[in-house]
Amino acid sequence: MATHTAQLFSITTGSSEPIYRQLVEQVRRLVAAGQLAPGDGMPSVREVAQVLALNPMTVSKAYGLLEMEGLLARQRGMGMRVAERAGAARSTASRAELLRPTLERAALEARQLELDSDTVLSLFTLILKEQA
Amino acid sequence: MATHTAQLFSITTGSSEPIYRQLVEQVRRLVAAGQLAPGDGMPSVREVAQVLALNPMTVSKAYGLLEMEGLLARQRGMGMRVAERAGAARSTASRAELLRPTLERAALEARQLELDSDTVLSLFTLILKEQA
Amino acid sequence: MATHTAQLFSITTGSSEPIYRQLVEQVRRLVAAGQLAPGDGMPSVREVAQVLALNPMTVSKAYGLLEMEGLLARQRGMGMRVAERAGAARSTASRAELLRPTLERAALEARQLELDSDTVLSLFTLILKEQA
Amino acid sequence: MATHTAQLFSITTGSSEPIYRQLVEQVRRLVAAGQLAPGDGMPSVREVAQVLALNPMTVSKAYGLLEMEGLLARQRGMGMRVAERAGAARSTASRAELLRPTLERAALEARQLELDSDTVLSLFTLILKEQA
DNA sequence: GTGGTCTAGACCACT
DNA sequence: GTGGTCTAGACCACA
Repeated sequence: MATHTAQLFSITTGSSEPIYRQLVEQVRRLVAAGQLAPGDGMPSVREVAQVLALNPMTVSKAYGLLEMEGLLARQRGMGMRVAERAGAARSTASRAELLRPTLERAALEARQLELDSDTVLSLFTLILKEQA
Repeated sequence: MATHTAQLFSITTGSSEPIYRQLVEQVRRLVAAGQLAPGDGMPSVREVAQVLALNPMTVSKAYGLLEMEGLLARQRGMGMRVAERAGAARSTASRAELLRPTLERAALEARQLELDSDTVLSLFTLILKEQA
Repeated sequence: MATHTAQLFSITTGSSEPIYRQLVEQVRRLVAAGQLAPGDGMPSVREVAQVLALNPMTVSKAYGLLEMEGLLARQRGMGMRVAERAGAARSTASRAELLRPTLERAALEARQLELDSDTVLSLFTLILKEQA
Repeated sequence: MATHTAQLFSITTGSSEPIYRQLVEQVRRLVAAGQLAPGDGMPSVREVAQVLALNPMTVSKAYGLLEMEGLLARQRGMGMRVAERAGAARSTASRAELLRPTLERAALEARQLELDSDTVLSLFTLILKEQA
C-alpha cells in the first residue's frame, strides 16, 4: 500500500521547479482530493527516493516542510502519516481554486501564442481524455 | 514600439521559474505568434529592466540566450532585433503544440485534485474570458 | 514505591532532546540529590514505559546506559536497583555544579534578549515558587 | 559589520540541539531584542559557516526556515536582510516570556537536585555577573 | 525498519 | 559575490 502511494507521485527532473516542491504540492493536492486521508501512512522517505530515483534527503526535505505545514505528522520510528487535523477532502469548488494558478498561466501563454479560446479548449479537452 | 513590446512581458518574481527563462519563453511565444516579426526591434536591455524592475544583467542574459538560439540578432550600437531567420509566424497547430506541456501539467494537477473534465473546462473557459 | 519513582520522571516528547537522554539525566540528578539512594529499587522498564507512554526499548536503553555508567545495577530476575557504589548524596555545592550548564544557557539567552539581571532574577524567582 | 553580526552567534556542537535550530533561535532572540533591526543585512551563509566552522548547508537551512517564518527576507543575489515586517524590538515583558521555557527547565532540574531557591539564585546571580 | 542531522562538494540562478 | 538545490554517504535516535 505504501508502494501504491509512492506511485501516485510524478516528478519531472527537467523542470526548474525544485523536486522537493513538486512533491510538497502533489501531497497537498492528494490530501485536498481525499486520495490521502487523515491517518493514512505515507510511503517511507527511502521508498519514495528509490521509486522516483531521488536522493533521500530531497524527499526528506519535502516531508519536513509538510510536517511544519501541519499536513503530515511524524510517528517517531514509525514513519509519517497524514495528520488528523489535515482536514478532510475539500469541496469541489475549493479544490478547483487550487488549480486556478496553473490555468491562469496556461491562459497567459495561450494569449501570447495568439491562440483563440476554441483552439485551446479543444486541445485541453483532448489532453484531459488522454490522461483519463 | 519598443516600449510597447516591453509591456508584452509579464514576469513573476515570486516564482521558482528563473526570471531570465520566463523572458526567453515569452519571446519564443511572441515570435511564434507573429507578435514579434523578423526585423522588429527589441526594447533595450535597460528599458526592459526598468519597466519590469529587474536587474539589467538578468535581461541581458535572456537576450544572450535568445541570440545564441538564433531568434534575436545583435545590431552593433542599435540594440537587438528579431532575426530574419527566426521563421515567420507558425501555423495554429504548430503554436498549439507549444502550449501542450503547460496544459498537460494542468491536466495532471486536475486529476490529482480529482476534478472532473467538465469542472476544469468550465473554470478554464472562465479564465480565458477574463483575460480577453 | 517503584510507581512513585516513575512519577518523578518528567519527559517532553516534543523536545529535540532524545527521550532516553532526558531519562538518563534525570536519574543522575535524582541520585545526586539522594532522592534515589544506593540500594533503592528502580521501577521496571515496562512500568516506566507505561506511565510515560514511551516505547519500552527507549526506557531500556536509558537503563542500559546508566548501568554502564555504574549508577544502576542489574539484579537478575529482580529488576534494577541503584548501585551501592553510586555514591551517596553529594554536597550542595557539588549538586549545584550539575545545574551550572543549564543556568549558563539561560544567562546566554537572557543576554541575547537584552534582559537585565533584575528582570531575569525576578522571573526566575517567580518560577521557582510556582513549582514549589 | 557582517562579520560583527556573525560573532553574535554562539553554537554548541556537542549539544543534542541541532545546530540549525540553535541558529534559528538565536536569530529570533537577537531580533526580539532589537540587536538585529528590520532592514539590517545578515552575514552571508558562507561567512557564518566559516566563522562557526560549519557546513554552509547547515546555515542555509537555518536561514531558509527564518525566511519561511517571515523574520528574514531574501534579496536575490544580494544576501538576506532582517524583514521589515519582523516587528521592532519587543517590550521587556514580551522578551522575558521568551526566556521562560529555559528558566522552567532550570527550575525543574534544581528541584530534582533538591537545591533550595536561595542556593540556585545565588549561583545564577554569579553566572549572570560573569557573563556581563 | 523509520526519519533527522550533518558534511563535502557540485552546479545553478542572480547581482 | 549572494542563496538554492541536489547528490552521496555517514552517523544518530527511535520502534
